[in-house]
Amino acid sequence: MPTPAVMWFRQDLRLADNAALKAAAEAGPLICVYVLDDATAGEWAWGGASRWWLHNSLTRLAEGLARFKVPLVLRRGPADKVMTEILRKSGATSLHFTRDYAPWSGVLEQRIKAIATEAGAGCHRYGGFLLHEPEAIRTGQGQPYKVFTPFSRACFALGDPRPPRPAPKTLKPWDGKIKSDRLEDWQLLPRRPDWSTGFAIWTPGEQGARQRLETFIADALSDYAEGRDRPDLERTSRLSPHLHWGEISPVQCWTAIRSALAAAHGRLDRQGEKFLSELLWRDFSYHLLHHWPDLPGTAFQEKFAAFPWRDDAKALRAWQQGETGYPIVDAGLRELWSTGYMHNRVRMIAASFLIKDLLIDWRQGEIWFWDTLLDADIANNAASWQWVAGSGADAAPYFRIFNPVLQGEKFDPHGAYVRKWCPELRNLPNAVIHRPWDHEAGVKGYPARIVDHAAARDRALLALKSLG
DNA sequence: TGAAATGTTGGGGCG
DNA sequence: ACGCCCCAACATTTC
Repeated sequence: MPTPAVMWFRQDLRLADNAALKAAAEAGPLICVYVLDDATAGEWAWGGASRWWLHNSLTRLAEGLARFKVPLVLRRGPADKVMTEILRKSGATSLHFTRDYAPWSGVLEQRIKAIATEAGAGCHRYGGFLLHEPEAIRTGQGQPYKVFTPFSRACFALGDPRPPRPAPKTLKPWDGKIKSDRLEDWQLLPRRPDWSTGFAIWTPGEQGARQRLETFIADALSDYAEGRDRPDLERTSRLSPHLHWGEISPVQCWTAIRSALAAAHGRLDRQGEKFLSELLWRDFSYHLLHHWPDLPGTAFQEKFAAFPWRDDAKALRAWQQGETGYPIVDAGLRELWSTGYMHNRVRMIAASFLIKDLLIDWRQGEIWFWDTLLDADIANNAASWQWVAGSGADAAPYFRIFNPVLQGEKFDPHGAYVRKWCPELRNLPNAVIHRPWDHEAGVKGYPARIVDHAAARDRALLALKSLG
């Protein structure tokens, strides 16, 4: 009886194009493990929405493995402790996993390697979560990039990544026994109240991810560069949660877009390149996080440490609940609460409003998104909030302040998005849908503005001036 | 992946 | 025909 190989699933909950799984399967009969490790993640333990997704994705993964009679072992606790026990009890001679880039992961992965070595098992770490490893992309001076445009140029210059690997045709289970938790006992799904009913629009899992990619390519890619900014249309890929959990790899996405472009020529090129560069934004966030692990909690630009943030629990609450009185902002936060998602353009508007109109610390928004977004992702979340705040490496200048009325009129021109999420405004004429306070007859049931944007803008610029 | 303020230009109404 | 004014449209600067 050959000794088993351990496949430690992490944010790579897929069978296809999974280098770690492929190697583990070739190394011996498989033990597949997922570890829910809240302790190591600390304050960045998975938020509520993420847990819902994780529950469903693990269910799908277990089904996929069950076709090969391979069980998915579920364990809760610090990953190093769990691995120590599993290696000892199984006598496995190799451990395989896909690396991740959370600030605590470097240390954790080192510790796991030491544990494996001590247990007499080989420890093998693979990429695949990103298109390019954060160490692999360097400026001419050998430094990490701080600005997206040259970063993406450097990535494009490397050409297309190697083609994705197909899913394994067979997997051989280990015939020993390892005890597993029951997924239900993890209580990842909300109950009393169940706020996840609006999540039914999503299909977690590898199949759902592949379907989403195909639908996106068929329906939205040809108009992506402009369509992606329209929250009233379904023109974004909505792949972010699938990518976050590794149900699909960025290489699979890149390759599929490339073949669609090759098949279509012409007009698609600019549109497709735009999507590829969005995939590179994801790489760029991880590049920043890897080289500046303080990114989630500390302003990249030091002078922002002295920024006079306001402590305003009432305003924060109004923002979270979508009760600010600004339709496009409220629609976004209500979409988030209901569906676990917010359109990217609206994320920028909503974030700008929290930071600049309310002068609330971007970390408050970061925490709220971490809990409520199905695609909550430590690198993208931190990098994007800092980008909007103007405190980031490659940030929008602080004085770039979104006007929620103009943004609404520009990107939701018929008010369809706002009407969907703020039904109180349903009967307003288009002319005032993004500025209901100008409606002569008034609006029943919709909150008054909690701040005046023009005054708030002046206040924000003044606050910036105080930084010097 | 801004918006507002300020500057410039040119067409048309009008005396 | 001409100069003057108004102002929309566009460009540039500033925050």
